Amino acid sequence: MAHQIAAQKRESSSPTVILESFLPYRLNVLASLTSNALAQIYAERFGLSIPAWRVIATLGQYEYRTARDIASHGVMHKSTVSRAVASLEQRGLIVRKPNQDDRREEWLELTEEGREIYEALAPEALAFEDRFVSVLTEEEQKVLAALIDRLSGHARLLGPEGEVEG
Amino acid sequence: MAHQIAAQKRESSSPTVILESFLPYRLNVLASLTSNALAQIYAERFGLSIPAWRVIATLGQYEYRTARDIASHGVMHKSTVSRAVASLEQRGLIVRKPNQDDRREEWLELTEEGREIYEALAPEALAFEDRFVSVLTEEEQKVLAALIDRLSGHARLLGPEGEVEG
DNA sequence: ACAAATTCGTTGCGCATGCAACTAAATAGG
DNA sequence: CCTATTTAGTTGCATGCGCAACGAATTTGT
Repeated sequence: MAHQIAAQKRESSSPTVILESFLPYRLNVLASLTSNALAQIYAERFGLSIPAWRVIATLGQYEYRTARDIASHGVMHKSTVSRAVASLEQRGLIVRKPNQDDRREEWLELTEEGREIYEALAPEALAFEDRFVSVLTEEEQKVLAALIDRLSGHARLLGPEGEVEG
Repeated sequence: MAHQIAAQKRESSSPTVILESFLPYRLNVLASLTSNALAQIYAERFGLSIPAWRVIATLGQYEYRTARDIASHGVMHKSTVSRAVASLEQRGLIVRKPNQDDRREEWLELTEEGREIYEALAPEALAFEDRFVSVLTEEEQKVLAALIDRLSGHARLLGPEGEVEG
């Protein structure tokens, strides 16, 4: 490392955002780190994008769900989900089943092949999570989960009005 | 709400990723929520993108830093930072100062105008953070910060080899 | 001292993303 | 009923992004 500059604080009177302790920044950095690492698994092995993986993961857990459910649950834009769904359908990994009670929406469901991919991916995702949280004790993991829960619930209320519901 | 489907668990033998407790997913959802909400502030008021805000925030805190420092610190791609820097320079919010000791890199610094924007933005960012963490007690905030610290440090090691250094 | 490898930063390119406008369907209000 | 509003999902468009290749400067190894 050629250079290594000391943390040069300012002498100003106006308030300073200390990035190292600024929560939105830190959360995004941590989320990026985990996303990037996890994305390697499902991108390199199955050519899945992040939205595509989320669709598959949701349907793997819930059997069927609508695009709207997936979008709001994962805080994704509906067009993002729409395109992921189209691509997964074309690859034969999911199918759409029109909802007769409300023909605007469609139930999404994994095909056999889609479920095979999910069942191959799920253990790897869980293993990754294990590695990832292995620096924390069981107790700390529970505490962290609870704190994230509280913050997420609160943040869904602060955000742009429309995009809520879980 | 027209429909509301019960959490329909599967009877399968293979492992299932429970998204509601899957940490990478939850972290990204929470990060998206905070990012989106915070982005409204600096996008609508000053036309800043997320990378641009990060450059300004870094230089607001550190006086000067290179593009590379900013990228690795915030886990951003170097091309993302390069373009944010170019745009901020064109808007007259930052200047580049060639480093005579290593003429590959350049020191970046806020202009007067850039600092004015920073000083307008910083209090709002801090106020947002306050609102955001107000569901947690002081003690819980400290615990959360410490847990994120540990995880981030650990995650930088798990990730793609190149992209580390803080 | 010199060739090979590494590093900082830029840029062309293809792709993904968000926005806004749109269609089709459902709901609300009078 | 019939119109106005809301909602699920799609798509054109412009912008932003990551990748990979590149130029210039520096470091390494011999």
